[in-house]
This record gives sequence, C-alpha cells and structure tokens, in this order.
Amino acid sequence: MPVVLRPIQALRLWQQVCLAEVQNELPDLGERQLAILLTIYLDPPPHTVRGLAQKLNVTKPVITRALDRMGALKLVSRHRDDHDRRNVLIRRTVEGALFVERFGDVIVAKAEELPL
Amino acid sequence: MPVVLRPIQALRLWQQVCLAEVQNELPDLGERQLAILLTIYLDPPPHTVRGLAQKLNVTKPVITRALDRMGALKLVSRHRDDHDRRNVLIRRTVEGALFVERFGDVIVAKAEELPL
DNA sequence: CGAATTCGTTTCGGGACCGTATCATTACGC
DNA sequence: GCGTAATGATACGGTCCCGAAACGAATTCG
Repeated sequence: MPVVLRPIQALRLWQQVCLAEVQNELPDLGERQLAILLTIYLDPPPHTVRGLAQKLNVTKPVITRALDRMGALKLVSRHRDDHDRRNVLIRRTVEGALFVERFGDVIVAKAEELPL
Repeated sequence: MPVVLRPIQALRLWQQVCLAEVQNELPDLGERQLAILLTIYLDPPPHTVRGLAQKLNVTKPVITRALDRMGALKLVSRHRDDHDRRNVLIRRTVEGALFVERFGDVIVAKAEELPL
C-alpha cells in the first residue's frame, strides 16, 4: 500500500515535525547531519567517509566534522578498517539507534494528527 | 483517509527529502527558518514577530534574524501595521509561495517512491 | 624500493546562527 | 503631557559550520 500524501498534507507534516524538533531542547542536528545519520541507520553498511560524501554530494571535511559532532553525542562511532587501514568505518550505537527510532515515532505521530 | 506511515517509511522519507535538499544547490534554510516559513504559509495571517516567537517557543531576535535572511532571499516581506505601528506584519511573496510549493512537491514525490 | 594515489583529517579564513541584554519607536493609562 | 508597557530591531560574545587547501598515514604500482 503506497504512501499517499497530498502537497498540503506534506507541508503540514513537515511543519509539525520541524516545530516539534525546534521546541524540544535536545541538540538539533542540521539538515546535513540528519541526512548523514539517517543514511548510516537506513542504508546497508559498511559506511565510509568517502562513501557518505559521495552519496550526499558534499566534501569529505563536511562528513568528518559531522562525525566529530555526532560522535561526541554518541550517535555514531568510528573504527579503523583492518583490511585497509586508510578507511574509517562508521557504525551505529545504541544511543543513535534510540535517537533515530524516536525521531521516526515523532514523524508517524504527526502524520496521524494531520487534518484531512 | 488518514495518512498511514510506518516508522521505517517515515525515516526513509525524511532521509530522501534531506538528501534532495542537501544535494540541490539552492540555499538551504535551517530547521528554524523552515519552521517559520511553513508557519507563515500554512497558518492563517496575520503573522507578527511576537506571534511567531511564541508559536515556535523561541526568542524574538531569532525571528527577526530569520526574517532578515529570508527577506533577503525574497521568501517573505515585512510591512508596518497601520493600526499599531509597533507591529510588523509578515506577508508571503510570489517567490516564497513558489519555494514552498516546490518543497511540498519534493516531499510528495519522495513519498510515492518509498519502498513498501 | 620509491613515486604516485587514496583516504581521512586538520588548518585557515570567513560566514551563519544563537542567547542575553539593550535600544528606539509606538501605544496607552493616569 | 508623562511615565509605563509593548513591539521589533540591534549589539555583543560566543559556537558551530563551511569550502579550499594542505597534511600525515596507508596502499598501490612501476
């Protein structure tokens, strides 16, 4: 069953979720950081700096710095690749999984509240 | 017909839209700016700085600065209220309406592409 | 081996944004 | 009028982020 969404509903949904995120006191990740985080949690591993940079069409330092910030928040973790020690593999964390899960729940909740 | 969205679909949707916004070259508004813009275009007028600040639960300078930036992008316009010249009324613009409309279309398109 | 390549990080200069406090202007009660 | 309240704008100090360039470490290839 495909997801049916009219433009006005789509915009309302986005507004409600943005409002919820702005109002809560949690650290709000930027659009780029959120895109990176969701990619790590939704796309199949392994994830590398270069791979993420290509997927998002941004430069590598953007990824490095986003990982610094999200790593400090324990949302992701970095590990050297033993097969090619130049690579850094980005992995999920328990905290990150929880964060993403809650975020998904917020979207679903706001979608259910949408006026018809 | 309520909007039905499972968590995994919600997250995928958010990821795809974030990716689309990050990848396009257009100015990317922050989460707050987007929340303000959508509120201006979705909620009934009139809109004032104070009203928006209350609705978003942020301080007034946040609104003023966001309006500065979005005003420079021609997405909104400011006008003095003739009935109470302390007030500033925020109004829509043609460019802003186009921006919002196009944004809604992106969300709808990404929703339709979601895997089941 | 040694040079070139690849990967992730760091540095640098600059811009965007925030929160607090303060300001100028306008409205309103006395 | 005059003081007070309200509105939006501004000043200041600080944090975060960006893009470009340069860098160190690891790998590949001649």
